[in-house]
Amino acid sequence: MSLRGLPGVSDATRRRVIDVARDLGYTRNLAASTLAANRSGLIGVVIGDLHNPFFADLSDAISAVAEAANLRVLLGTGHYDRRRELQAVETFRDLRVDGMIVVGTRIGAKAIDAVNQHVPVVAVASLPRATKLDRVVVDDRLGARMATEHLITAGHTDIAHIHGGTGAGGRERLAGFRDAMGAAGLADSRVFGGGFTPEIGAKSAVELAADPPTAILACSDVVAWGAIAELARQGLRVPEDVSVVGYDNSSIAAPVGDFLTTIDGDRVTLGRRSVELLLERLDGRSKPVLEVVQPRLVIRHSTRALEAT
Amino acid sequence: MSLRGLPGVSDATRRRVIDVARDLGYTRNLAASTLAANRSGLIGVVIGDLHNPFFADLSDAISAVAEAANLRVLLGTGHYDRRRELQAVETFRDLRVDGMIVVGTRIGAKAIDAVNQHVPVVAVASLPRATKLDRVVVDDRLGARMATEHLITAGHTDIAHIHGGTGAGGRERLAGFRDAMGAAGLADSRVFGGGFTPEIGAKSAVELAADPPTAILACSDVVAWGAIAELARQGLRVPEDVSVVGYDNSSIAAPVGDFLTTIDGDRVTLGRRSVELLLERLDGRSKPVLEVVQPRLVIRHSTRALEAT
DNA sequence: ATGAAAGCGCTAACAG
DNA sequence: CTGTTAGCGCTTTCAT
Repeated sequence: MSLRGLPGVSDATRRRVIDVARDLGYTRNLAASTLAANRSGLIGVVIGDLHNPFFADLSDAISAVAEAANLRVLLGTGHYDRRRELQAVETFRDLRVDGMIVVGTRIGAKAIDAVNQHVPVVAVASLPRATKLDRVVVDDRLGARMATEHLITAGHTDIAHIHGGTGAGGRERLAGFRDAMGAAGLADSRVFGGGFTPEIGAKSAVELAADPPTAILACSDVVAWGAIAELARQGLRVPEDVSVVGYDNSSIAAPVGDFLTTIDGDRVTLGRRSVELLLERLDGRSKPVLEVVQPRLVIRHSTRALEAT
Repeated sequence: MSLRGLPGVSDATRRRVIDVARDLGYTRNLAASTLAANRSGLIGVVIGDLHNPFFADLSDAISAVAEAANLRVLLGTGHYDRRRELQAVETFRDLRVDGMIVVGTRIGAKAIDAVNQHVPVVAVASLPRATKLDRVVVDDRLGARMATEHLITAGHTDIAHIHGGTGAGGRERLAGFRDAMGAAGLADSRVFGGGFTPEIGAKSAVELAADPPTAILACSDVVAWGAIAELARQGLRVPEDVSVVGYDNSSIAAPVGDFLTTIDGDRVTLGRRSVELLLERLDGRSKPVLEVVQPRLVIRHSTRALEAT
């Protein structure tokens, strides 16, 4: 009827109906309409780590596209705990959301595949080896290689990497670092860290300090921050004393306006494509798709050519 | 029946029923049960700013307590936009969540009060002047005063404040800064910024640099980060050249393990009390409650006594 | 205790 | 095109 915007009612009438409805305290019951129509108009976005600004940006992008497609977005998270992450997914499934996007999740392939049989789920920025899901990922190995090559081109030969361990993309970024170093005939053995927190960055900077490299590739902007802050405490300035490249192009990790050289994973494309893939599935496609988006090197001011030092 | 854990069925039988149900691909339909039982077992948490790590921590705390009370948590956000924030709230209302917690929201009092008539909502860390909602806030004015007094006690007299503008708590923190400066007979006119992003911190540090104060009170840790990074670029070291106090005790904003002196707003208490208040409302209390939690000064290493400089 | 039946608030299909 | 009706999958109540 007029509450759903169907034709056959004049605008003025609709307006009045809506006003009266509001005065009466009426609100549509989504549980009832979901049950009756067998669709909710909702999608669930499960964020692996709420503290990672890259994921927050991604969820922004997803929401924007989803809303344009008339889907409301619900968020869920596991707070670092993969069991609770799966719980969030299952809650969405029970709620009968129309689809789900899991970003940077650590849920196992079998568990997520099972959910995918009930409701379409697409994975973003993770689940490299999952079988049946649509996935959209950025080529982190290439990104890390580009970042490292940028440093090598600038004349650096003593380059350290602070890696991300088992976190999403950590392994690929390490591989990309090794690709570039190996191709240039340089030693790729100065690898520190093992995680995606600023503390890891700071700790690595402490370890590095005994024999500072001329350049550092961090596995994420946040990690780069931690390292830069610690380097500053030790009187090492960036980029004068050491060049630093981050990864992710996080909004929050670009504190100094335009400072940190980094790799952009194109969150907007990532978010847009994930929603589009979901819509395609909703439209009937069943064959899973893997989509790779290209990273981009963003050169700013945390790196400089070695000769200039 | 056995799927809901009611008595009258042996454990072995229940186990078998559950297994068969899973094999058959059965999952309970939350939309249907919400409609029938008139409760969903869900609470909605609306986060004002996904990028603020303080809010992320808070949502962690809320989830932990809610889960202990057998409530599943759904997250929503408005991505900086108060209209979309209200939309998130309304989606939760339409979904018939059992209750909502809005954290750091900028939704207007009248709009949120209207929702509160349908489903209990409690506000955390914001809505200072809302009327009908349960609220739990930290005494930011006191916190900022404590931070400033810490600096004054350390011998600082030239203290700047980077303030948060209209963001949650910004005004109160500025007032607390002025309280302390005024009580000590010091000038409180060096106020910069007007927001809660690292960019604001960095920008303020640029402005400050012409005539650096000996100490800075930032309105949040993230802002302090931005400022510290920019100060470092200018060759000003913290705390040797300038002391910096943050605010929030954010996990992510403590990059150098144990570095930043800050004010702790006790997210765990905040989160726990907000859920408890919600449960009380669900239990029948109708009179709105205002709960104030005390801030705590956490002295670390970003501040030092002026004489030692 | 167990089973049958009514009905939650909607949508969709169909009859008028 | 408008109005009526069946029924979505559950919970709850009421008989048995």
